[in-house]
Amino acid sequence: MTGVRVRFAPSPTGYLHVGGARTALFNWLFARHHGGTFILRIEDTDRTRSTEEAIDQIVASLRWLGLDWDEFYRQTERLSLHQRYAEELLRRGAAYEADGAIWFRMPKEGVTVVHDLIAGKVEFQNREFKDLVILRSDGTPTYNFACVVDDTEMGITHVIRGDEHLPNTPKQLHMYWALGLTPPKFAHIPLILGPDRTKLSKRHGAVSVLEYRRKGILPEAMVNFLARLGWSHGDQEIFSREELIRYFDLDGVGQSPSVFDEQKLLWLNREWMRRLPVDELAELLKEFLVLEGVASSEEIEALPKTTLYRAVELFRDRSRTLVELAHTARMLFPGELAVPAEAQELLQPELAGPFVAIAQALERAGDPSPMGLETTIREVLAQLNLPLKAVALPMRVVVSGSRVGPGLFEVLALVGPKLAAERLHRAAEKLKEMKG
RNA sequence: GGCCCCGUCGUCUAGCGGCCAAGGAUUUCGGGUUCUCAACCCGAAGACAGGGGUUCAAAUCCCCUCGGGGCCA
Repeated sequence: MTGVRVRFAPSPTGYLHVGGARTALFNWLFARHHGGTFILRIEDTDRTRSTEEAIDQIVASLRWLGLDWDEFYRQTERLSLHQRYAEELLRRGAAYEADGAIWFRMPKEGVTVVHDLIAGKVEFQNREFKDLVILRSDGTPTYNFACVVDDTEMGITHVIRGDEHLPNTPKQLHMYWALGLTPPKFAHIPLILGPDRTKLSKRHGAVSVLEYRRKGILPEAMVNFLARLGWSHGDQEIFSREELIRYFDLDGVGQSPSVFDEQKLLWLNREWMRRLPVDELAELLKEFLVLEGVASSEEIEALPKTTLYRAVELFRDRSRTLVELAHTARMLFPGELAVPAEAQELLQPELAGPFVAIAQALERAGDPSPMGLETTIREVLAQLNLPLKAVALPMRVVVSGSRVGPGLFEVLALVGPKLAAERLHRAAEKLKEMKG
């Protein structure tokens, strides 16, 4: 255990967005890497805009990402502290009362130097500063002051936060000095931008962490992606949580802002879908089957575990999100499958006969394995004097509802000969109607 | 408007004075791949914002310009 103590300090005025999530992640990784303490501090002094729902959302988001905290605080529970520090500043002559508020005296000449762990040495001209309110007339502290008091009280050693707070830093430094305190070290991380290179916000589309969970992104992928946004470790792209903890440090953090690229997130997500243990992915798939309205809980329970696992193995390479995975799994459940428009042309009337023949063979099939079904079907095709190619794609469309997917016999085995035969019969009937 | 930050392929980035006629990843486009797709393999395209310095040598250091962003008004 080293002395490192860091905190993530969101205001509960809305959902946790990806920028905040990355700040939280960097703090968490820094703490875990150095064997330090990660603190979650809810900055809820703005009572009109803070809500309990927002706190729940933030907590749920951090839990989903697997960022656990060692200590938890709410700023509103600490108001007396802020008042005590304000009085101390008053007594030291560093603050004064005016208009019912308490003001902090900022220097008006010279320069203030911030030694930032990421930005380097940053100088501010003191003549730019004005005195600032630290305690409003209603007794509530303002942001910069509350921050200094809480960070002091919590023994924060490193303040890792977004770049937008860099201009606040000289103000906070002067408060530390006026209080006779040694300030923590500061590390300002560059912002995450939208595709238009402005600060990422709601108008860029999905920005809430929980929205990505809903879209079928895995937490492993989100953490990996967020970590690589502004931080790097040589040429490595895929990082497990353990690797991130091992390798993460502030010297790997860049100085320039980065654009949130959903394409890369999706790529990483598929990479993680391939890496996750099958049973874990299967559990998640069940959840999304229900969420997406693909199947009911009863239907899912009725499915043999081996089928579900096999489906996960076969489909996960072909899906970028859990949502896609769930929709692909549609074929496993009873019921009709819509034929996609781009596959309509494949279904020609003359296929009706072969479909019936194959369906009948499937009903009698003794060996339901992919290889067994292949033997069965090749026999039928030989009798009909048809090459596999003539029926493969149309069959796939009828049985799976898509012209793309795993090998035909894998699909048949997965769907099962009985359900596959049903679908073929129904398709054959429709084709006969077309003919007539 | 003032102050501050940033500027390598479309995007994420490696690079921290010579190993760079700039590497990886993603994206896009070709090719290979017993029915398709995916995966995989091979290949193509694609960047040091511009200009001055410093140096034997600069993507790397300094200055200016331009561009982008953030904060405060």
